[in-house]
Amino acid sequence: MTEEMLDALDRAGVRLTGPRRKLTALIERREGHFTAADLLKDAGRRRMGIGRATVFRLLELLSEQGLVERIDLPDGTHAYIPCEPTHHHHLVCLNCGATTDVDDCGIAAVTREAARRTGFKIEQHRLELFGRC
Amino acid sequence: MTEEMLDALDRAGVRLTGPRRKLTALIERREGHFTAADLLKDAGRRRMGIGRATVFRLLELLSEQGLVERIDLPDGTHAYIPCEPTHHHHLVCLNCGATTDVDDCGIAAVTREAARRTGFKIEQHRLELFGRC
DNA sequence: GATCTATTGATACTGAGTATCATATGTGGT
DNA sequence: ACCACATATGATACTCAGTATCAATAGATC
Repeated sequence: MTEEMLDALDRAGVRLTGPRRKLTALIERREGHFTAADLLKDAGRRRMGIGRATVFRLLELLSEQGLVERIDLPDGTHAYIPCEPTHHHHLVCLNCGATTDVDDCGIAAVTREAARRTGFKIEQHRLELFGRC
Repeated sequence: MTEEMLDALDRAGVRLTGPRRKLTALIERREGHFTAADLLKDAGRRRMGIGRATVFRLLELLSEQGLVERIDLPDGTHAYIPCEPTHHHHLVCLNCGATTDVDDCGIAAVTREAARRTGFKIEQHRLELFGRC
């Protein structure tokens, strides 16, 4: 029960409400990536009486704070990964769903090279790695 | 009117039907990325009488053939980019939607490094670059 | 041209995500 | 400890992307 997320929300100046406490606890108990539907099911199973909208609102909030990152799985579905709010990338296991953070690893050089070749000014990038752990 | 896509579909051994001819022509006339809804609207505006399902089916088919690639924009919506069926990455302009292909640029080294650090066997990766042209 | 299978469009459905709004609940000031 | 009030909530209803079904249609091959 680390409550890192809750602390971060507190620092962000939002209210620490009941639903937010319960949901962040559920997220921290999870392993690997999860979808909004997974979380909603978790909450439903425990009769938490948490509304659909609240789940989406919290995920958006966590995402803004960089506590969770939204990724696009190879099958096109959206999932979330709890993570540190520093820039990094994710390695997702296609078998078990486990995720690992990977920091820069030399991508800065890649984007610089791409910018040079194309003349674009690159502002964001997204790198997702998929494999087997 | 190059019909590259149509030729490729022919080579893939599927039927060259009316709807497929019309839709591939519409796609080739497009610039930058587009969504399924965009294409559907294009077809609707021209009274082509093409069904919703047909559009999604064609996009899936083109995607399997690597003639089109599905990307996830920063706002979470899915879009498609017509492209060559070789492995590469996309640079998307956040202003005008223009896209450019970028080949390897050294990502192989990045994935190799990530694999070494984590012990994962990396099978796929997705890199999307966003900026201004 | 006949035949046979792949493809189509209409329809209806599912599931993700969002808008609305009256009600409930944290929080900061007293 | 209480109050006041903005913030957050859940119910409901909605929109929009994508999919399943299936009878009708139309390519390809002979």
